[in-house]
Amino acid sequence: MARVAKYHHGNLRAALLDAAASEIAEHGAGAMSLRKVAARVGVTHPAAAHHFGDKTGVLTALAAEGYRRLAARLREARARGDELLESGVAYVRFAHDERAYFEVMYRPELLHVDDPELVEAKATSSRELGASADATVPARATDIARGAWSFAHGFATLWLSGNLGDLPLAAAEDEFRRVARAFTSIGAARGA
Amino acid sequence: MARVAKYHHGNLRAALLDAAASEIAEHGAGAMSLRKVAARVGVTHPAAAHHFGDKTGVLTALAAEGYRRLAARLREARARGDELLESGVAYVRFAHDERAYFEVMYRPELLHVDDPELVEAKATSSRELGASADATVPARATDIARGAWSFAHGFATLWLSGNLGDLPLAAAEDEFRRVARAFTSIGAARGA
DNA sequence: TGTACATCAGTGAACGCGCGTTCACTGATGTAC
DNA sequence: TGTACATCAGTGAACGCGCGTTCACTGATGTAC
Repeated sequence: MARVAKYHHGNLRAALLDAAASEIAEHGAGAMSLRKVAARVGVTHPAAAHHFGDKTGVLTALAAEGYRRLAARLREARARGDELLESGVAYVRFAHDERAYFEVMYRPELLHVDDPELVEAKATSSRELGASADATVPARATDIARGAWSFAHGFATLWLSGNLGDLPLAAAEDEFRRVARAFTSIGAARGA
Repeated sequence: MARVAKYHHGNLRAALLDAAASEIAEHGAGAMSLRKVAARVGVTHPAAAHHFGDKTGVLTALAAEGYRRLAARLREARARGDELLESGVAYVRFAHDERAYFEVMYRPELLHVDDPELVEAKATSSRELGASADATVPARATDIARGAWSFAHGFATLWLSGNLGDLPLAAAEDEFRRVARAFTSIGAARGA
């Protein structure tokens, strides 16, 4: 175990992504710069450009990783045998826990939107959500998947931007379950 | 009608807000600068700072105006006698038509969140949405209002960020109605 | 109708700063022989 | 086990740029008398 600084970092790419995520979580996506991210890792800033091509490349890699992590969470929820409602909760929890990733995933103006890694990661998480909807309401799975996505995405965004009041995670989850149950029962309540 | 450039603009504040909205609609909130906005109006950039205090002040005024315009649309939909579903459509249409306002309203890190004008405008639009929910399902109006807001907000955000495919406005509205009907009937479909 | 004056909207120049990108380079690594 | 060499990760210095803010100022307006 060398105590001296190594010229070759060994795992710089991953370390830079972690640093970028921390920077964004703390100060927002607008405040992220190659220089700050590189400084966090203890490396010169052109090293970051070397690994990702340019600044947009860093954010694109971050978004792709975000879609992969989201897909994993949805997959786990489904493997657990959870209902669609719990996939929504998993979505909200993801937005909270991995806030920096979440913030970047839906901001195409910050990304190389045609990046193949990004496109594939996006498709994967879409597929996971579709599968969850299919398990709940097979007949209209496509519409239900879009509905669930819209609902969970909107709730997460409004919550994290402070528009639902200052709820801690556990309270937000309860709120989500209650509001979701009420909202998905409008049709029944009105006899439609 | 004077053809010469006037020293006093007469309506500079409103003109600057319009210019800022155009700039954001065309290039995103991150690309907006006092200098570009002032140049659009044909004025020096400290003039903008003079009117709004600082750059954040411009964005805050924009967000407040956004909440007011949204409230007006929801009010109109309710006055028309529309159901809650159509308030959702109005929300999606607002996000599309007034994209720059919409983009800035849910980004607290860009705003003076304690600005009284902003806080009041926000409360007003919240009240309008509550009233629409109350007209549809009085018993659980609070939960329904949050649900409808989450749903419409998520749908609008996903649509505008390209995550629902490349739908023009009319198609997006149809899609919204169909998905909303399916999603709000899950409870009924499963006999819950 | 005319003059003095207070107000304040907008100017113009200057400031210092952090940024992404470029480029010639150097140090470390691993492979061929 | 040793040497030569290709590869490429990361350095360091320099670049030009657009930015928000500051500040002393000037020009236009409207009101008091």
